[in-house]
Amino acid sequence: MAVKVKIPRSDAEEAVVRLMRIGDRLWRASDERFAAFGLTDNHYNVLRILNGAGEPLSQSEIGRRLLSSRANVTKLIDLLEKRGYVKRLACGDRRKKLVALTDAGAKFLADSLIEVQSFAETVMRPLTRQEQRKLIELLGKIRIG
Amino acid sequence: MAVKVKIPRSDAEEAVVRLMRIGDRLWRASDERFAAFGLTDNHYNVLRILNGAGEPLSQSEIGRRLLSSRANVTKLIDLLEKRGYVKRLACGDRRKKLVALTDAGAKFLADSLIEVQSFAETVMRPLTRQEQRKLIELLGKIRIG
DNA sequence: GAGAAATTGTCAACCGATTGACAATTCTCC
DNA sequence: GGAGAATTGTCAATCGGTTGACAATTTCTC
Repeated sequence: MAVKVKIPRSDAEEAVVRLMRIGDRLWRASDERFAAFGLTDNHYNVLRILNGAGEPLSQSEIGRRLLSSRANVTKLIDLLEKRGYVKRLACGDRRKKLVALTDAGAKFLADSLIEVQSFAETVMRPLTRQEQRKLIELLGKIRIG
Repeated sequence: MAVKVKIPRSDAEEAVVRLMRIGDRLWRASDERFAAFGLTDNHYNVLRILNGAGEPLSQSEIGRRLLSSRANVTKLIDLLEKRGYVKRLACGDRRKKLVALTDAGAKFLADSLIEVQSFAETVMRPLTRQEQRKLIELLGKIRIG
């Protein structure tokens, strides 16, 4: 065994490590839940983005909001369209295809809403509401890109 | 466009969404930095785990601490061994292969230490030290599995 | 002790996502 | 207007990781 390297861990590093670990676990847990529907967390997020926007969005725009590549958005939309949750619309700019939420997509979103929220509630139960707000405030100050 | 679904976002959900987004960005940024060495963030984490343990660990044990599958650990160690950062040792239990940090691995760890810490410092700069400690405390209360 | 159950490392197959190339289309600016 | 740059969606290739099966070994249980 080599000589052990002395690594003093600063508060900043400790916080970053914890953020990465918790984020990783949340993604895994979330994906696990959506696997029951044959979907990914990101499929759900696409529906959520479309619903939040309140209007059809181009695939590129979805990719930007999702922090995902255009190529990946193509595949995400392919599946969502096959499920009938979404449809591609032609528009003025013939390069673009606007993606619109369908009634079935909105229904799926509404149906899964309770489960998604109960997951968040469970995760955050160890924190008081005040602590949750403090956490949101602190996370809001962090900028990475 | 379908009727928009009204989605009230609770504090808990807002916190979970932010944790996932920030965690995702941190992993991406971290991987980007290690790509310069032809490594993954997880390769680095293996070295870090071995250094922290202060003794050789079996691949299964590394997998447990890394939250990663045994199959993946095999591949991570394959590369680290080829780089000379790590070596596999026989031990009493002939199923196991103990993985030990080499001098080269310890040197790499020491060399990359400053860069890794400066990354964390940069990310956490918007927070005061007190806020950083508060964040660590709050994150410490969250349990997912 | 012997047979069953569990553990360990590895491999092939697969999965979600990214990169880079491509054609189609639109924008820019002279 | 028209030439070159930029944008958009798609596809093939690749990458990091997981799952499931496997043989070798060890541990448990009777």
